[in-house]
Amino acid sequence: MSDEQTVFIVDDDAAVRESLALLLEASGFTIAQYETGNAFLEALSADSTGCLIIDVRMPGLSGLEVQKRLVDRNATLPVIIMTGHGDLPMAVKAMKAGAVDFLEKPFDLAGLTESVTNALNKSAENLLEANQAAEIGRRLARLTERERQVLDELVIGNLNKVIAFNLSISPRTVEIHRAHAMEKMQARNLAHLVRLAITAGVVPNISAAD
Amino acid sequence: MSDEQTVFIVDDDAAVRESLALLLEASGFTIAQYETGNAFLEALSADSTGCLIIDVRMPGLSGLEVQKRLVDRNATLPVIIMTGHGDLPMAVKAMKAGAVDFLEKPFDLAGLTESVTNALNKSAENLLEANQAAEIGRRLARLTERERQVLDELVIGNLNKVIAFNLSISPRTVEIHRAHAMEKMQARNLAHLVRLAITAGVVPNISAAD
DNA sequence: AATACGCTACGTAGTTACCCTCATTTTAAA
DNA sequence: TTTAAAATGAGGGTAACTACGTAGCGTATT
Repeated sequence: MSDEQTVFIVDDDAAVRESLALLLEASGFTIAQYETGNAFLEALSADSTGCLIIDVRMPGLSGLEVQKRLVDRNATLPVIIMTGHGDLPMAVKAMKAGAVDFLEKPFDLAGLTESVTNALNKSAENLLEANQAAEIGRRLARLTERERQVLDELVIGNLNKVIAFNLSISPRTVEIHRAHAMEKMQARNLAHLVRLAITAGVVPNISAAD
Repeated sequence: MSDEQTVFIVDDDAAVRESLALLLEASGFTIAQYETGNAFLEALSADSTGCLIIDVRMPGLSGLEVQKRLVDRNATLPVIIMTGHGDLPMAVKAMKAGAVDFLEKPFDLAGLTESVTNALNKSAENLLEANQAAEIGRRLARLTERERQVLDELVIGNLNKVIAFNLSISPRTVEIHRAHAMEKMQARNLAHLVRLAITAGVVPNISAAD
């Protein structure tokens, strides 16, 4: 996992790619260019970080379709959509689908670098959160069935003996699973465990409910 | 706090307002019309629910400005922006500012009712969450200084004696504040308390950190 | 001025809950 | 058959909850 962020440029028009690349490289960004959405998607690895600048209208996959593929793939790469002529419905669609910004050709340098900088910042944030969630997910995955059941009951706040009753096992056994779960989750205490569980989405956190 | 959702329509053009209102009323929506952003903002009460359909270009406050006022006011009303002629930069700006949708005049009925329905659903969700958060906030507000300090330490997972040391009071006193905090927060147990605290934003929930 | 109330603070004592060590049995997978 | 997970028990120590009392301090009410 490198810290290096790349600006991925996808456009079927080589002239557009080149001029974009030149502008951005001059501003110190690292660039990768692709002619088609497919070429980009194939080249993209799971640990790529940065942002994507992509044309909406292209032969093959459209920008919107590529964006959709990224979402399906669980990639958190921020997407900047390019469009030649103000195409409002498409812009709205792209924004709803999570595009972080929109560029109208021809673009001005100031707006471009600002957009890219914002996107890269967002990418860095995403990466942090994703890493956190992934790490907690890995720990969760190491729990056995029973340990996981006990964890679920713990974050609800059930006592050992209640958990024992619910799972039809002895309180002693619950203690053991509990200790194992705490160890595997690397939770320092119950409060910490609950926070980890919420971050991992194990429980819906909203709960004033009586 | 009524369950009734209202579609607020703001446009300086009476003809547009009327036709929109007719269309939407025919579909069973409750409508309120305003000629200017200011008139709408003044009429809007804190417990109004529904959505706002507003023109971008108007004398006085623009749609974007009204949107901004809503955000400043902490109103969670979903905003649908209307525009006469595909104005891309404005659309992007509005979406970034949190508009849920975009309508191009002239609008077709199908798209319109769908947009409004989505916006109203979102409004209902927002309301639920806002109510939850507000309720927890009210409980938090009833805590005394000390109780709040103890709560902060509790959600970190500190033991009573550690809390006692940190606050330079006796463990016995911590116990008392702890009990009061639990009672005022209506927390059934420590796990519940931690979840309430996270929902209220007392602690950053992300925390695999060692 | 007197009284009441709430917040803070502390102690003792009994009870429950939790955690750990030592030790054993069953079961299912490798 | 070896190994890992699961299950359980006895016993002891620590932490937490509850109940009952004491006490100073500031504010509001009478």
